[in-house]
Amino acid sequence: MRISKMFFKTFKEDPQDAEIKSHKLMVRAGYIKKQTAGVYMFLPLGLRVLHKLENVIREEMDKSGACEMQMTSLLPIEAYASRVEHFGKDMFRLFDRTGKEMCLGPSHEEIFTNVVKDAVTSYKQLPLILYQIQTKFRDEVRPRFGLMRGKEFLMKDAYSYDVDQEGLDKSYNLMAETYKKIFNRLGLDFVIVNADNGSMGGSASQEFMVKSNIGEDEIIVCECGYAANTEKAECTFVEEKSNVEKKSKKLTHTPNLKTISDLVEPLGKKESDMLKAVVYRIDNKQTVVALVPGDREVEETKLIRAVGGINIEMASVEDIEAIGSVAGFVGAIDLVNCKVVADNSVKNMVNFIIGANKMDYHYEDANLEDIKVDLFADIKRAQAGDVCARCGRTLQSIRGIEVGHIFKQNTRYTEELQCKYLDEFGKSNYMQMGAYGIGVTRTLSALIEQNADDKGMIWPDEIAPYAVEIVIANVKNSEQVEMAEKLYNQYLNKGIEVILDDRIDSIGAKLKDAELIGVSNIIVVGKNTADGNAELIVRKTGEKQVLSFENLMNMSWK
RNA sequence: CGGGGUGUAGCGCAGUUUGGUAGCGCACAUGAUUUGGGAUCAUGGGGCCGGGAGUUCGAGUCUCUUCACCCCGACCA
Repeated sequence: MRISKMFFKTFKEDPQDAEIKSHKLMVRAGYIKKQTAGVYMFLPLGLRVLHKLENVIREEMDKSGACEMQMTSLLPIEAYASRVEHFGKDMFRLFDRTGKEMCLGPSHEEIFTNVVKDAVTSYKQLPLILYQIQTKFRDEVRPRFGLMRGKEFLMKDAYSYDVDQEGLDKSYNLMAETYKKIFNRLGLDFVIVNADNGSMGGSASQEFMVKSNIGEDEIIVCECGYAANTEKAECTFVEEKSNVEKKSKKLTHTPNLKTISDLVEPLGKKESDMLKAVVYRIDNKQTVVALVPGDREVEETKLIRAVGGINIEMASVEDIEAIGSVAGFVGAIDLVNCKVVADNSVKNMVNFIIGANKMDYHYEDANLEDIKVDLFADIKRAQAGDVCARCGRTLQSIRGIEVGHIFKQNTRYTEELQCKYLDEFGKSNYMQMGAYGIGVTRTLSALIEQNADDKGMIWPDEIAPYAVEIVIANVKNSEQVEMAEKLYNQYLNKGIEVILDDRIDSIGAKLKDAELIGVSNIIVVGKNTADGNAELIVRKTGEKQVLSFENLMNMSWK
């Protein structure tokens, strides 16, 4: 490819709407262009790199024995029968000309399962791992950071079908190993964390997190190897016998002091002396009051796991009134029509401050005996400094970009869709299913976040848009042009991925572009052409060396 | 959905306070001189100042309204 003939345009300045490195660089290098919020077009260089990334994933998936196919993006809404409500506004819904309701696929569990159901009837056809690399559509509440979180994005999703739990374990482990190979091959620094299953259902799940401080997820890690998403990270609980004498509660006037931090100064207490009460609505039918120490946060994912249900949201002012309380002064004394769930650590609290369920009043010196708790559970969010549940050391917190997620879903979908097989005794059973996703476009961003310098992108060799770029220092110098063309054609003939910068421009501008777009090697055909030499610059190291043309002609770039 | 911010040439920005014929840099076009790290000079093209409504003799600038985009939050009651 000659740059002079290519759709090629770079920018010196960062785009005004980009915040993070990968987003800025991809726009500056002419890889992508925004269509609208959360939706990006791929320009020639970006598409090239995307295809290469896809191929790495494809190769490893194929090696694992998984089988590639492709479902449709446009689907009838009934395909998601049981999850339409769950996806809610995240799903793009539309109507065809006859008024039939359709949607754009946000995930394909049901779709694959239906295909398998029709084709697979015997245990002899199992196990099976199927996958596709395909655009997903999710109407994200807040698309962000370029390709990091978009409304339209590329995903590799795979689904395994097994005869039993043991088979599922095997498939799951095979996919975990495959994912490790993929991310290692890409040279990414990542951790595997235990995660919440979220809405997907099932018994186990792990996330592949690329370490990055711009990551949207917080991960709790320990030296012992324990790593978990904060949504799931366990908090240890040790019951302590306090020798502080328990006082009896007293009503205190606290006008306009609605938050924990409001109360600290007037009452002369610490946040940890207060009992935080947060009111939630579960699936819009049950009201739950969550209690945690005042200096801690409620982890909603753990809460919903403790009480059951799917959808959790903050209660409205009216909901709070309905349980006999008032926003800002919620306590756990004398509540009606609700379930009170307290974090285990609340058991250790003595003489605490709690809302009085009455405008402008709190109780001081309240104790466990004063409140009615329906359930104690681990519902507070783990944080750095906590004690590791496994080894007792201090937990750390890091941030990560979720590039992969694997789930054991068991029969969550196969039962619903009646996806069964006949075993060797002629008995009908539900298949055991697993689901495995890699955010392809997000991985592209993650790669840049971890591999770039102030000049531009630096790719692993197999992802770089071109293995080698030949820069003609001065296109008016016929000797340089001649040598460069000769080298270029030689590489083309050898099947090397080469790009020729034959533009009428200064050497400086050309080198800046080459470095920005992240080609692996740059050959400058310039001054020393007369001596039969050219300069090679290795992008990754910045290392420069002068080589003879003869030498260069024989190179086989990978 | 709540809070904050920004919309002026392809890109990045000034101009808005105090209303008076729309500017700068980059990019682009032409010519000349350049050519080993984003060249120089000259000339030139390109704007419904996000859209609509209003105030005014006059609006990029003031008022109202709407749309788009970005950030924070979605939660500690």
